[in-house]
Amino acid sequence: MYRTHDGNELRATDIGSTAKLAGWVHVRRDHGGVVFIDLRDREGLTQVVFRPEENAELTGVAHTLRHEDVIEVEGRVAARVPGTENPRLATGDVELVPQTLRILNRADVLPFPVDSDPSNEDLRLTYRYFDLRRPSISRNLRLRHRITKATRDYLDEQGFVEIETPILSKSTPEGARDFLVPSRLTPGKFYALPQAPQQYKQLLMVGGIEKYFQIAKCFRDEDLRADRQPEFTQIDIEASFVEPNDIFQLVEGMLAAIFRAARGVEIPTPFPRLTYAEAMDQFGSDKPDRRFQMYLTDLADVFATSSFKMFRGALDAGGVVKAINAKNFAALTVGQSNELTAMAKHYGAKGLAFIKIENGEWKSPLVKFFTAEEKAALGSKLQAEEGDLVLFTADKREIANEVLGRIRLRIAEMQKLTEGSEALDFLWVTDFPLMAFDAAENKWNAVHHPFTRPKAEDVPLVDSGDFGKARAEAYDVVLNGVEIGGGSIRIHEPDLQAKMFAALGVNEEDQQSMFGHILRAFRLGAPPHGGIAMGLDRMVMLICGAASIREVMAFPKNNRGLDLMSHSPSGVDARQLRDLGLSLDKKHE
RNA sequence: GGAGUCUUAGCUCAAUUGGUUAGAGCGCCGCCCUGUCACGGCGGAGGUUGCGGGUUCGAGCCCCGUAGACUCCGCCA
Repeated sequence: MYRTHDGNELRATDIGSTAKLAGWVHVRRDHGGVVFIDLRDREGLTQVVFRPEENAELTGVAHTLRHEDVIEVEGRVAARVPGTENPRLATGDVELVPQTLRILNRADVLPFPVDSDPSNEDLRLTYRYFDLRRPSISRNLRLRHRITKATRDYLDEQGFVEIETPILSKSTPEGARDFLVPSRLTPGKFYALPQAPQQYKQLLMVGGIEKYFQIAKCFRDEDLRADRQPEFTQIDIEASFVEPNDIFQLVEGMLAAIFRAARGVEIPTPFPRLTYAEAMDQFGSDKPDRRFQMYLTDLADVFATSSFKMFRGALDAGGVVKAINAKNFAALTVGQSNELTAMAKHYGAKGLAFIKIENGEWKSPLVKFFTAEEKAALGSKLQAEEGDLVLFTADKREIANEVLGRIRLRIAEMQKLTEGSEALDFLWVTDFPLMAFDAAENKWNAVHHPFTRPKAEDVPLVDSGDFGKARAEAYDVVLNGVEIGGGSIRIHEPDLQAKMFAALGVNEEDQQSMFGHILRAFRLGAPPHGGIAMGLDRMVMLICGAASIREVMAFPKNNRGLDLMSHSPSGVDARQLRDLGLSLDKKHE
C-alpha cells in the first residue's frame, strides 16, 4: 500500500497518528539543515519536513530531491511549530515527519514548470502527459467528468438507455468530409468514421428502443479552430413519440442537472425561445449573444419617405435600412472604425455609416440628409444619447442582418461587454430553414440534415418546389452566443423522406444505394421520433471558462490536426498498404 | 486556399527603435544556510536571436523569401 491518506486530507485532528503519503515533489525548500517538501497528489499538497537531528540519513536523501520526483513517505503527523501554520493550505496546520522515504522515480529536468502557465502550446502538446499535471488542466478534465456523470445519471433517471453505435460505419455524401478507413477484407472499399450517429439512432427508434442516448465520439475531416477538433464528443439523444416541447423539457432538465453538478448553480427553466427569423432580425445571428443589448433596429418606418439615395435605393429594391446603437462607443479609434468598415465590406455590405453623438451634436456626413422628423424618430427609436455610436447599413435584408450581427459582436468584444460576466443566457432558436441554396454547387442542401422534418404547414412549400421558404421542425440550444446543441424532429415516413431526397438532388438510384436501409426501415412501422445532439466539448469549455477546446480534452490535436506527442498521423509500412490494396501517389511517398 | 499576430537561454520575457561582449527572473549545476511555504545568500554553466538571402561600416531590430505556432475567413453543426 502506497498511501493511507490523500494530499489534502490530513488535519489537526490527525496529529499524533501515523500516515503514509505518495506523490510528486512539488517544491523543495532546503535550508541546509531542515528540508521542507511540498508533496503533491491529485487532491492537494501536504508539507513534509525532514529534520537532521531526528533523522540525518533521511534528511541527507531529501537534499537530493528535485521537482517532480515521485516519492512515498511514511511517518508521524505533527503540529506545525506555532506561528508557522499556512492558512492557504487545507493541510496547513500539520506536517508529516517521515520515518521512511522511498524514491519511487526520479524526474529529469522539466520541459516547463508545473506551477505556472506556459504560453508555448506547442511545447505543452508535445509533453501533454506532463502538462496534464498542471492544476488548470486536471481541473477541467475532472469537471468534464462531473458533467458526463450528471448527464448519464439524469438520462438514466428519465428512462434513457445508453447504446454504443459503430465507429466503423458508412460514408455519406451529405455534410462534412468523412474520415475513411480502408477495408482489408473487402479490398478497395472503405468504412467511414461517423460524423454523428444520426442514422443509427433513428434506426434504434425503428427498433423500438424509444429512448436512446450516447456520449458519442464524432469525426469530421475539416479544418480546425479554437473550438473545433477532428474528433469530438456529442451527447447524442433520440426519442420516439416526441414533439419539440418534449425535447426542450428534457434538455432543460439535463442542463439544469449539469450546471447543478458542475457549477452549483440553478439555471432558470424553461429557456426563452426565438424563431430563426426573429433571431436574425434582432441579432443578425442564429445563435444570438443576449448578454448585451445592441439590437438590430429596422428603420423602414423612420425613412419611409426619405429621399436620401443610399436609403431610398435599398428600400425601393425591397431591402432594409437597419442600425445598431453602440452605447458609449462614440470615442472609438480610427483603427476600430476602419476595421468595422472593412468587416462590413467583407460580408457583402456596400458600406457602413456612422453617427457619433458627441457634445450634444450628431457628427456624421449623413445627418444633413435627414429631416428634423427623421432625426427625432431615429433618436427615440434607437434611444440614442450623448456618447453613443450609431451604425447603419442599407442593403438586402440577409446582408444587413449578417453584417450588423457580426459588427455587433465585434463591438461587444472591443468594448469588453461580456468580460468577467457570470451570466448564463440560455435560449432555444426554432423554426430553422429546411434547405439553403448552394450557389457554388447549384443545388439545394439540407440546413440541418436530410432527415429533418419540414414543419407540417410548410410541406406544401416542399411539394411546390418553394424550398427556400420551407421551415424545419429543427431547433438549437444556445448559451451565451454559442450553439451548444441542435436537433430536430425527423421524417419517419418513407414517402416524405424520398421527397426530401429528391429535393436535395439525390436520384432514385443513389437513394437506394446510400439510404435504402433507412427507407426500408421506415416501411416497417417507424414511430415518429426526434432528438438532439449536444456539443459536449463546447459545453465543457463554457463551464470551465476555457478559451480553447484543447483545454478540455486530454490529448488534443494541434491547429493542423497533428498529435505533437505521438506524431500522428504517420507513414505506414509498404506491407500494410499492400494488405489494403492501396498505393500512394509519387508525391506523397 | 486566404488574412492577421507571433518566433531571442530549458521556461517567461527584455534589449533606449540600426551601434561595443544580447540581459533579467524562474529552472539547472556547485557551495553556504535548522521553520520555510514563490525560503534565502554567493558563484557558475547555458544563445547559430526559427531558417535562408539581401541592404549597411555595422542587423535581434530594416527588406525579400521560407518554416512553424496561434487566431480568424473559407470549410464545418
